[in-house]
Parts: sequence; C-alpha cells; structure tokens
Amino acid sequence: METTTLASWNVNSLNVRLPHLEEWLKLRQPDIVGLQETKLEDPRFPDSVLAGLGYRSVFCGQKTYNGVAILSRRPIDEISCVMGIPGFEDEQKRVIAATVGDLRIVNLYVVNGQDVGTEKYDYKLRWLDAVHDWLAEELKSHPKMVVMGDFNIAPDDRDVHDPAVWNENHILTSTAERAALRRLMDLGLHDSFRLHNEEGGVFSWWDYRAAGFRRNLGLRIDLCLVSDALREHCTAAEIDREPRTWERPSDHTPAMVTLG
DNA sequence: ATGGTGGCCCGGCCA
Repeated sequence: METTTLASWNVNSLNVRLPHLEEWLKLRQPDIVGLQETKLEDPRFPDSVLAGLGYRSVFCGQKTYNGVAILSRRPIDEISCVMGIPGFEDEQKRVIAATVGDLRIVNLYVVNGQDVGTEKYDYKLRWLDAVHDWLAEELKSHPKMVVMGDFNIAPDDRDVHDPAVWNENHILTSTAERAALRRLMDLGLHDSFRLHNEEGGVFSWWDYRAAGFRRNLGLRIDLCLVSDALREHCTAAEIDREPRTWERPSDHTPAMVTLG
C-alpha cells in the first residue's frame, strides 16, 4: 500500500493558527490532515491559501465554536463527504468524513463535557453513542477507515500526568467516558499510538493555565484510530510536540500516523 | 486546583 501520513490537530481557531498550520504543513508534509476547532464559518475557510500549499479542503464550521475540516494532497471524493452524524440532530459542527482513494477518513471533535454529571456531560455520552452506531454502519461499506480527532478522553492512566487528579470521577477520564471510547474501539478500531509506543507521559494537550506545557502537565486526548483492515499497514505513530513550542500556539499538538 | 490562560465577540461563554 502507498505510504500515507495522516495527522489530527485541534488548532483552537484556524484564524489565529493559519500561519502555524502553513509552517507545519511545509515542515511535515502530511498527506491527510483532520483539523478541529477551526471556529470559522465556511465562507471564511482559507481553502485557497491551503490550495497554494497543495491541499484540497473540505470543511464544516460555525462561528466561535467547534468546526472541523479535512485537508488532503490527494483528491477528495466530495460526493462521499458526510457532515455531522447522520440521523443525529446537532447544531454543533463536530463531524466530517471523506473518502481519499480507498481510505475512509472520519474526523471528530468530541464534546468536552465540562464536568461529570452536567448537561454537557450527558450530551457527550449521547453524542458518543450516536458516533458508535454510525461508525458501525460506516465500517461495513468502508473497512479501511481512520477515525481521528480530539477525543476529549484520555484512554488510560499512561495518558495523564497525574492519575490521582485525572481519575474515574474526573472529566476526560471518567469511567463512562472511557467505556464509551472502549466501545468505539471494540468496533475494530485501534489506537495507532499504542500499536507503536508503550510508554506513558506522552501528551497531545497541555492546559494554557499553570504553565502546563513547560511542566509537561498534559493529557493524550488526540487520537488516530485505524480499523482492523489497516492495522497491519500502520507502520508508525507519534505526537509532534514541536508546534506547541512555537509562539502563540494551540493548546493541542498534532497526533500523526503513517500507513504503508 | 473554588485557581490559572486563551479565543471568541464584547462580559461571559467555552475550553
């Protein structure tokens, strides 16, 4: 199979982070990129700028909050694009899917959930249920699938800086959230990072507050899941910390996977 | 971490 590099990056406003994205695309030259938290309405999406760097774009955004996009150096089958979870009424722009060659790319900005027990937490769990049922269907017609995104769930204790704080009752690590992620993965979706790395303390997000990055007080919540059919083709996975070191960074850094 | 910073549109929401 042709070598393909994919990345997921929550840019926390593409308006602010476009220079970072341009710089990083030139540096790493990924084939396919999923962006989250673009925070841009569609008419303002910088597709011509990205085209200048060789990337086609499909996007689904809104003002102020949320917003997702897929960029690709190869043709995107626009007919096959899906915006939102089919059958799940949702004002929030958190889901986009597209086909590139024989790869199905699903890009998710999973609900944060605020705090365990809140209305937003319930919405997160309902939303993840709907994603589960949709992906179960989607996998039947698209076995070669990459499900990437900001999952807003740290898979296990290796993925948090302090498991005493980030425990079974805490948002992003609670029992129900981890069970929902497990249920998604039980569809035959594998955390590419864990196919190649066993160590803890490798993070993709650090809070802007309390100098989180400098002290490496982070979480690994940005994931690239590969389907059963791609598992043996997954040759590498890493988190690229570099853009987090740049001036005025996103609080997230890209999670990458290589298929070959 | 009842705190802290950052992005949005304009003091409060969301992360």
